[in-house]
Amino acid sequence: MTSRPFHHGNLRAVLLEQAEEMLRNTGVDGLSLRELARQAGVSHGAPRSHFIDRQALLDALAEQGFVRLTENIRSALAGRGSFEERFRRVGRAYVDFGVEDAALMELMFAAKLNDPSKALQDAASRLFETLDEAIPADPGSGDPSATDGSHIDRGSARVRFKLLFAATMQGTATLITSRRIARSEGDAIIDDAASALLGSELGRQLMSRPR
Amino acid sequence: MTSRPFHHGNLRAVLLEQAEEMLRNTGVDGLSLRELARQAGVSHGAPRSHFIDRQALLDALAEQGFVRLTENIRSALAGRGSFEERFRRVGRAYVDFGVEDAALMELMFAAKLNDPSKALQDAASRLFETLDEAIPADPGSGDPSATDGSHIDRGSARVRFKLLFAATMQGTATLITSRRIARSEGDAIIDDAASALLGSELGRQLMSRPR
DNA sequence: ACTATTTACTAGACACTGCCTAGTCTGGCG
DNA sequence: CGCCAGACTAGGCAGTGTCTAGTAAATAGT
Repeated sequence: MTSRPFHHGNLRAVLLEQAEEMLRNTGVDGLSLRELARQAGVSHGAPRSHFIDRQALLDALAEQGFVRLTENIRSALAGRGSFEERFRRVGRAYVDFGVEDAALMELMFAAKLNDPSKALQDAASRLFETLDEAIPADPGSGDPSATDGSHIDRGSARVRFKLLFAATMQGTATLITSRRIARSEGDAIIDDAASALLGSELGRQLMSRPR
Repeated sequence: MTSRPFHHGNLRAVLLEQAEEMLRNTGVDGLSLRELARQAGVSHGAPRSHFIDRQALLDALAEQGFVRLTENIRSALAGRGSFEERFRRVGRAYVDFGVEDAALMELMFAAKLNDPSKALQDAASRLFETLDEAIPADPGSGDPSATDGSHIDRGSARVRFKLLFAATMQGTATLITSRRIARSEGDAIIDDAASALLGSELGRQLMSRPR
């Protein structure tokens, strides 16, 4: 639906693409619907056909961001290597994304998501599911495929490890973005986190099993 | 300077106070200089005498935020207890602050700080110095009082530990604020981080010393 | 095939914002 | 007392997001 061009072409896609660039250049505050319309050569009211709100545009951008981050992490996960190596690769992918697209990352994790659209929520959930897949299934729970989400084992080592990982990477990206630390220090944090988390009881609990 | 009342009273302080409340209620986007002036009963141009910019107001708020966060951490640090207990207390203080004043936290760690005022920069630095004090001095370095900042040992276990800690807490606060996880899960992350970091080589390196 | 409806888009308006500028009042100082 | 720097007022400007009524075009209905 709303897929093929007719009047202008596919305005929605063009707007999103331009918006992402504008976001990178000028930040969230500098992102103006009217300026976007001007660049696309349409009237200032045109974007309203595709995004009811400015916030709707931002939500769509955030959704795209989650999709791209998930892809990045998935490809960081693809290669071979020990769990620790993959830990570091995924961590770097996460932090890299957050640093290179700082404004987008801010959008994705903004407090605005009081009632996010289902699409956005799904995109975010998919990111966290992907992180789950990166972590060995919890040997403590009888069921190894604990990704089905029907019965979320909140206290499982797997979930706890994932959350700790996500928090650390998220925070690292924030510290770099806010110029509190340099990118190289961020890498050091990732390395330290890898050895600390994998060496912890939580980490060993996950590693100590056959497959 | 600009301390005592004359015309209106101390507008600057009133504006800051109201702004902090407005920040809590409506977020950064909802913070309007004109509305602030209205509430204070002054003309819409009045704030300009105290804040050249909207950004200047935001910077001042961020500065205040750093001061308050530092105080909170300091008092969390004050009580007795093992290093691990204090780790958890400080972590909770950090995360609590970031969750309760999410918009302010966002301001403090926004990417906007391209050329922050000296006052803001100092306030931020003081926070990180306070975190330093919470961590035992690095036994590896000959000088135990490594807080002077003149020769920042970038690779010291102390600094690395601090950064890893800060990143984790910062990220935890973000995940909670963005409704990705619940507050209780945040506490679990803090606990897991405490045991993981203190049990790591980095942590044991810091703990293995007399005093 | 002709109409009807939905949709994309235009154009104008409104309220609001931050910022600038010129003027006014006031408290403190030489 | 006269003067002056600083706090404050009032008006205006450009820009914004959102709403509305109207237009044109693509799709759907019969």
